Amino acid sequence: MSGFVSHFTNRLDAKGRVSIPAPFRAVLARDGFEGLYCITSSHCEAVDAGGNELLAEINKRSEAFSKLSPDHDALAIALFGASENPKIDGDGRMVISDMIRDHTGITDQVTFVGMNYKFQIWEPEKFREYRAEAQRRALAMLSGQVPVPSQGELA
Amino acid sequence: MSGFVSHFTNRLDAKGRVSIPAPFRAVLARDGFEGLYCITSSHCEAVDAGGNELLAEINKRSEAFSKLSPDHDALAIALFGASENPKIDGDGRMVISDMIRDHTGITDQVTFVGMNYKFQIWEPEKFREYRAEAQRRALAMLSGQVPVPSQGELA
DNA sequence: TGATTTCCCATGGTATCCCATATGAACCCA
DNA sequence: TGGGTTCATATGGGATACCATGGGAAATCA
Repeated sequence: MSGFVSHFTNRLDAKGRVSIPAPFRAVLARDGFEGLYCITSSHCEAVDAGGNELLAEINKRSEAFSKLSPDHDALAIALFGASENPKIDGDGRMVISDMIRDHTGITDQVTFVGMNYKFQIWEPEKFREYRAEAQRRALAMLSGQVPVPSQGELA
Repeated sequence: MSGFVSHFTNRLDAKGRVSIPAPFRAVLARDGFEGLYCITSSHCEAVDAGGNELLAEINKRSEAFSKLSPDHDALAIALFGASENPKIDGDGRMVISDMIRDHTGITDQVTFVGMNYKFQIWEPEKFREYRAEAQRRALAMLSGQVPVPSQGELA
C-alpha cells in the first residue's frame, strides 16, 4: 500500500485549526497511531509528521546511545524535546501549535507534502522556494550519477 | 504510544507548586508509578523525572556492579541521595524542593522537557542555552555517524 | 502554637466536541 | 449525454470540558 503522496494546501481557521488532507488521514488510520507525531526538521523550516513508522525512525536514532549518558540526553532533547503529539479531532483537523508556527513561519495557510513514510508541514511560499531548489539539486544528482543518458529535462 | 514529548514552561506559585504538563501526567498514569521519581542529573543542571521506566534504567545502571561490592554501595548511596519522590496533588501539581532549586537554579518558572522514557526539569533560561548546544551535538552525532551501528540492541 | 504542607474549590483562558454549511466531485438514471 | 442527486471534504462557529493557576481551610509537623 502506498504512503503519503502528493501535496495539499489548506487554510487555518480563527482557532488555529487546519484540516489534515483526507488521503493523509487514511494513511494514518492504517498506521494505527493515536493522533499525530510531529517533529521539527533540523535542516529546513518544516515539520515532519506521521505515525508509528516515523516514530520508529526517530527511536532508532536515539537507541544507538546508551540511556542516561550525556550523548543520549543531548540527542533525546534535540529529538523528543522538539516533538509533539497533536490530537486529531473528529473532523480530521489538528491545531498548529506555537512551536510549529515559530519553526515554519506559518500564519494563515499550511502546505502538506507527502514523503511516503512521513509528510511535511510547510508555510506555502517557503515550500515553493524549497521545492524549486530541491528539484535543481535532484537534477544535478541524476545527471551526475547516471552513466550519461541524454541531458534532456525529464520534468 | 509515544512517551514524554515536547516541552512546556509553567509558573511556580507562592507555595512553590507547579503544574506538571497534562500530557506528561497522562504518560505517568499509563506508567502506573505512584507520584514521581526525581533524580538530579550528574552532567547538567537539570533533574531527571519519570516513573517506572526511568527507575528501571537507573536500576540497570547499579546492577552492573555486584551487590555487596563497595562500588555498588557507593553508587547506591550516590543515587538514592540524589533522588526524591515528590507527590502529585489532586490538581496535577508537584512542589519544587530545595534540592531541585539548588541543583537547577529555578526561581519562578519551570521548563519540562520530554525525552521519551523520562523528562527533565529545567530553569527556562538555562534550558534554552543547553538546548542550542544539544542541537549542535545532535546534528554532529547523527550526520557524522557510520551507517547505523547495531550496538544498541543487546538486551 | 506557629509555620508549613496538603486538600479542596474557584476562575479565566484555551482546547475540544459537536453540529452546520459550502463546494465540488462522483454517481445515477433517463 | 446531461441534469439532478448524493456524498465526502474543508471550513465556520457555538457550547462544553479541560487545564493552569490562585487562594482558603484543614491537617501535619516541629
